[in-house]
Amino acid sequence: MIDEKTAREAVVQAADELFYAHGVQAVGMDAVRTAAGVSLKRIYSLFASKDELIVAVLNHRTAIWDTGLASASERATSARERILAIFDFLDAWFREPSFRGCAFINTHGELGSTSTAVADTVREQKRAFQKYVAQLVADAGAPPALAPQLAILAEGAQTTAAIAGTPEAAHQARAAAETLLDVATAAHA
Amino acid sequence: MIDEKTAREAVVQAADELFYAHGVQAVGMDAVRTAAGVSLKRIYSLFASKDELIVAVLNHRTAIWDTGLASASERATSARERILAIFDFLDAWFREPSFRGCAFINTHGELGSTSTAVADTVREQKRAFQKYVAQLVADAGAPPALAPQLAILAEGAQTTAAIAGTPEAAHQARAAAETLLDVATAAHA
DNA sequence: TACAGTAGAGAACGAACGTTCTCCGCGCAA
DNA sequence: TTGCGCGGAGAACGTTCGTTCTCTACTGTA
Repeated sequence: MIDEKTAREAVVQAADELFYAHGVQAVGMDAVRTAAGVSLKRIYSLFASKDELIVAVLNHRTAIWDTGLASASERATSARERILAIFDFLDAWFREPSFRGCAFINTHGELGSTSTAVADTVREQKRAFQKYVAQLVADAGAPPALAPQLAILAEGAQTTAAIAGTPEAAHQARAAAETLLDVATAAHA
Repeated sequence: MIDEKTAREAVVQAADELFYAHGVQAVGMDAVRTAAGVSLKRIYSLFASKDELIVAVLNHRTAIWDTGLASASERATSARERILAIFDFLDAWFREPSFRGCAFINTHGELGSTSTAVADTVREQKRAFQKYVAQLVADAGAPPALAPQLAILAEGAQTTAAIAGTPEAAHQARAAAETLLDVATAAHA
């Protein structure tokens, strides 16, 4: 038998792909079982319920998002570049054929009013992103009020790209971010 | 018996409130029946399926959105003011206790990958909003590239406010919109 | 009054879901 | 080898849902 950690990862990975592609409620536990190659009994020994699996999947997504963001800003040499790297990261993501919007936004829309655990996890992820942006804004020497504006641009780009099915929202948001950065740093200098 | 138009409106109205509050899939047709006071038989004579009802509800939301936007910009005397009125409209909306995000975004996240009818309706609504903004931007004498930036701000404010559960995203987005407008009209002048 | 047509209330049906249970086979201690 | 415990496969269970069907009551007409 495969060890607990490996089984857990296989289940979360399979559930993540299925939930993201089809929506959480559209995917049954049987489909997760088949895709993960882990028996239902085992799944329910690892997660008490589907709700718990959903939260585990969201946490997994958070880790992927964080590492993606970190690696996207690796080449950046300034805080300003690291901020704009967020939108380049979004652009690359939007171009992936599997892109279907932000999993957190989608899951919140689907279950946010039914499961407080889901709502809390999503809110925490967005809060962490806002904090990340706020730190970059501070590093760039811009006033703190700029941070939520940039975060809103990133959020809006994600939903716009998801619904339109096209990636151009990324560079549109990037251009807006550049303008806001220019004004904020010029005024603050 | 009440006439067809009244029955239709009662069903759509009741379904709209329930779908928006709890999510589409979480609401059964029985609940719609009870809330609307229209028998299941009648509902299914008005709408061939739940999917068709969902689309009717989305179209109903579109009408509400359009009139809300129109009345919000009534007092505005310039294109710039009409643009900013969008964000004042969002602010008022976010403060309503029943606010739970944009119904189109929520429904798209829930059913966009399962129902092409839903995906198409949502895409069309967003396209119409982009067109509305584009017209205002043209009226303001700003370059066309500003329009999608403003639309992205509006979208981002809606998801941010929905997830955070607080209304401040509206004025943050409004401030960003003002900055972008200032820059765009100054450069274009 | 008798009758035809229609609509409402909700029971019924078949499918699908989350979750649990049963059965079977395998690995290991003595 | 014999027994035992554990895990895999998936059947089974109870519920819920979308949709249809049945039964009853009522309306309007002669």
